[in-house]
Amino acid sequence: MRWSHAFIPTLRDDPADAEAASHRLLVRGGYVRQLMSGVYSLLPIGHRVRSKVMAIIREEIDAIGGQELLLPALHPREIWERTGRTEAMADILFTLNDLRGGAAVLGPTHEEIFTTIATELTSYKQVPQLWYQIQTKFRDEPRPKAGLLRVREFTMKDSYSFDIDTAGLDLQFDRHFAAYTRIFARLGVTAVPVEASSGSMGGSDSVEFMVPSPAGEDDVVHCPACDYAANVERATSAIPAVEDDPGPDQPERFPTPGVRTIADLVEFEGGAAADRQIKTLVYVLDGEATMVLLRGDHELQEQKLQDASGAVEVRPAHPEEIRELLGAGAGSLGAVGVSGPRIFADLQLAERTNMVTGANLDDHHLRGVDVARDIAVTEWMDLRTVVAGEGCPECGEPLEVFRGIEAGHIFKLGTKFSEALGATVLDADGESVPLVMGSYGIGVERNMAAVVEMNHDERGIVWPVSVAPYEVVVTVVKMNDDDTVAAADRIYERLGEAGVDVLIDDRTERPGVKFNDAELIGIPYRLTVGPRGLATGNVELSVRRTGERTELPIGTVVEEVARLVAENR
RNA sequence: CGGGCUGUAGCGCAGCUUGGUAGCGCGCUUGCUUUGGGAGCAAGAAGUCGCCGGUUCGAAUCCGGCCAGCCCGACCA
Repeated sequence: MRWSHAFIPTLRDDPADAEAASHRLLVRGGYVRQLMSGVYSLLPIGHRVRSKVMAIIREEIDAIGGQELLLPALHPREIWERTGRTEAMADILFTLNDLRGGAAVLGPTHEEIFTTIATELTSYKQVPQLWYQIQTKFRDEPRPKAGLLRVREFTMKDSYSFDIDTAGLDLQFDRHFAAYTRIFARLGVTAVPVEASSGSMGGSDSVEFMVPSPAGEDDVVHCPACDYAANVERATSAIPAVEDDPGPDQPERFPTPGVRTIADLVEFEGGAAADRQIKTLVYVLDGEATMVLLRGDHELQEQKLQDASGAVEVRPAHPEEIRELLGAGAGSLGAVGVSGPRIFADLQLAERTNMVTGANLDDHHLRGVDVARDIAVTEWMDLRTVVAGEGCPECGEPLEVFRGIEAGHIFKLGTKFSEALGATVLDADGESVPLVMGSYGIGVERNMAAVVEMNHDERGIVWPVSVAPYEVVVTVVKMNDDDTVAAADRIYERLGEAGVDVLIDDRTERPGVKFNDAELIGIPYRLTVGPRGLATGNVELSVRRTGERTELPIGTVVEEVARLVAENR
């Protein structure tokens, strides 16, 4: 490609509303332009990178036996109603009506549709199957952000496995784990596999691949000493037990005027340390008011509450709902003697005695509470949010927490979808059994952004050779010098013939502009061709990542660079 | 959905308080000079001032409504 005829609209100034490095650099480098909130156009070099990312993913999924197909983005709403996910995904589902009065949705994922295809499987002899597509997804995210990292229309590689039993599923899951590991390595990103919540997918088990980045949206708990890593939505930790006094025979009510928070009660004369308080929250789970109890110094992890309760809709209760339920305002709530609503308690409250909690009377608390004796706990659950420094649940060493981008997510689905949609086969005994499914997703544009997040410097993007829009740029220093232009043209032509993706910067710009643009858009190798080098029969090779420069003889430069590119693809 | 902020030329911004010719930098066009790290001089082109309504002799500016975008939170395969 000749830069003089290419559409690569680089910007000198950073776009005003881009915060994340990948957002800023992809816009400034002429890779993408925003059309509306969460919707981006990919310009020519952006499209080239996307194509290379997709090619890598395709190779790796093909290598584990995937068969590529292509399903529609437009779905009948009825299929989604059959699995209950018009409700479960209501907040992100684009819905529309067609002119015949039919109801449709734009697919946010494709379990329903792949499973519908899988109803044509009839015998255990036909499985295992592994099907995938690379296709557009639509999710009406409430808050798109950070350029390509969270958008409303995007490309996803989604694969689905169908097996006769869980042993088959486990095998397909492990193969995907390995394929994803290879994909991220080839993309030039570090992706940490972590235990994750399955969220609205349901299913038994899931692993997220998290790319460490401040632009990420998830907190990942990991242990530097062993391999333990988990999304904070699911992470557990080992923390020391609190030693309690037995306390009095029954709770004692005492006035606490003005005390509204855990911290207030710590300060209050006659109050208690935070780890000796019971924090009482009220949530509405699928319409049912539920009390949620934690140790005073612990934070609720809402995803754990949702997962443990199986609720679809989880929200904090409104102040008026709380008062109607318990007769007091937040700040004076407690579960002692409460018998109406369900009471979910965090495991860290088990066996605790002599605790302090609200009295369900404004400005009053109870002390001397024995959890087992005084509170009718409906169910014990792990509900607390792990924080850095707590002990690893596997080895006890202090845990660390980092921000990460969810670059891929693989699920063991089980039979949720096959049962709902009737995807069954006859087994060897002639029994009809639902197929055991897995689903495996990786976002194409999000991974483009993740690559940039992990591969940039103050000058711009530093693409790995594997996904660079062009592998080499030939920079013509002096366009009005015939010998320079001719030499650069020959190198450009011969690199192309050698199979290298090469761009020649033949614009009539000053050298500084060309160098800066080449570094901004992040081409891995630059060959600088100018009169100064040609005088000694050389051209200069610059390596974008290291800044290293070497003079190469013009006679061997093409084969040398072609070899360098091939080695690093 | 709650809070904060912003819409003025392709990009980045000023002007709005106090109503009266729509500006600056970069980029773009033409010419000359320049050319190994974002050149200089000169002459130009380009804007429904987000949209609708109101006040006024007159609105980018004041008032009302709406729309869009960004950030924080909530939310989120």
